[in-house]
Amino acid sequence: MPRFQRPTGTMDILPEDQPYWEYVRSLAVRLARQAGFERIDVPIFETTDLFARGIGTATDVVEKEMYTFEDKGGESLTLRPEFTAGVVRAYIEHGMHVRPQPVKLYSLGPVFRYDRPQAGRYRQFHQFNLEILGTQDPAADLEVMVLIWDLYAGLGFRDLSFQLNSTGCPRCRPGYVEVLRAYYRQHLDEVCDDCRRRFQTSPLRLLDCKAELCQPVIAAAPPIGDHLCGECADHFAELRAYLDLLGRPYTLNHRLVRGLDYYTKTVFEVWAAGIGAQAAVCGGGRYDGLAEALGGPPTPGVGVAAGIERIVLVMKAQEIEVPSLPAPSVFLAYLGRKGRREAVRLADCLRRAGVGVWQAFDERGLKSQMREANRRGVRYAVILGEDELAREMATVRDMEAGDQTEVPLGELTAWFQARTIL
RNA sequence: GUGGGUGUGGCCUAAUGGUUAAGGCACCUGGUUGUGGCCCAGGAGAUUGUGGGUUCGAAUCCCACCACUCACCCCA
Repeated sequence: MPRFQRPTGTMDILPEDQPYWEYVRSLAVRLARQAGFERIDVPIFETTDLFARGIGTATDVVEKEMYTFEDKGGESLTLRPEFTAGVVRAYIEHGMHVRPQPVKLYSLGPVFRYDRPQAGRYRQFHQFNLEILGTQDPAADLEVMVLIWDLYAGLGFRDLSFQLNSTGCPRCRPGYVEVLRAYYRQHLDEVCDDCRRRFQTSPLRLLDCKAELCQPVIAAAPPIGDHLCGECADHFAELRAYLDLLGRPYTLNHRLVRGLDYYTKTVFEVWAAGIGAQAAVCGGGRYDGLAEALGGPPTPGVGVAAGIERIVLVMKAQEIEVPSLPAPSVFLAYLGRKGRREAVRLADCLRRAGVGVWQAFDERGLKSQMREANRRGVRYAVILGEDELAREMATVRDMEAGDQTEVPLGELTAWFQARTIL
């Protein structure tokens, strides 16, 4: 038999890691709900064309990172590489434009990108996603930014940096791209090979290059902020005024660009230190043209996606404590056939009454069962032996105090209900 | 897609070309009738990532592949 392994770039989230995940998910959901976001679950796979049109055919995500396959009916499907396209598709498909606007939706789940794994990067990873559809108010941009920021703050993150930029709209961006290209044309011999390629394929990303060589050229490049149209400039100014109003710190980063075509106006990322080269714990922005590009009514939108794996990495790097998950506080040990029958009956009875129970299995010595009770970390061990059962009693041992007492079988449920939560 | 590092029981590690691959953690069983943590004894658990090659002899040297890992690219 071959020995199976998980596919490259995937991971098993083992029981010992679940407290981190549960903590992140529950806080994220609580914050979303309290800001009026409602949950939406969209399919894990969609028609391939949805992503191609939504994200952009020339993007890396679509060009080389999608898990695309043909189903038995010959249809081309793709495992979602992100949430936004699917959520906007659902908005259009279910006519959500007739609901009170804006529509605020959150999602949580796995997404897939065929990429080379490294620290903080996986082929299957999980995102917490927020979208506000149906308003172009900069206050909506603010709301997703603040919510995600509060998520990190609530988790106890330190040393975050909030990067903000505006990449304009279809009216002003092309003009800026021409200015940028004109500038770079003069400096092509001073930049790296990658940048000479970017000059052709994705000029905005020239600003994002990390090569030492290119830094002086980037520093002197014309910033997009000087080339925004009136509407984009106003929007950006208003958003920044709101951030200042709330006293939310951010770094204006005119080099911040996004790899997905649908973004307009606002773009932002939050960076964390200490988790490797993949420092962005979330990315988001405005996408006013997306709904229309997907065949729906013109609908402005703004959203953010946070990578949960990276959040967990930060929590571990910063040694953030998380509460352990609830577990039974009672262990049922037994001796002999009668004891075993009584344990089976009692486990059922206690659990129905809301008392969490570990039940011993198999025929083992009491010592071994007590050892197990200790390792399970329970507060109480119940011993069902011949002696007690003959008198309709059970021995209840307090594992912390180290003392024990006898309790009538009929009173056990009430006894534990009075003392234990789970 | 490109480059670097690493692969020895579930986990951590030893064995520097020479018997049957050693130890710790964890796991299981005992240490006088039915009692956990500490201690003691014992047990189970490995075709040394896979396949080739060199050699009388390979965990160890060489090649290929695979996986993991870090970085580029890109992104969460």
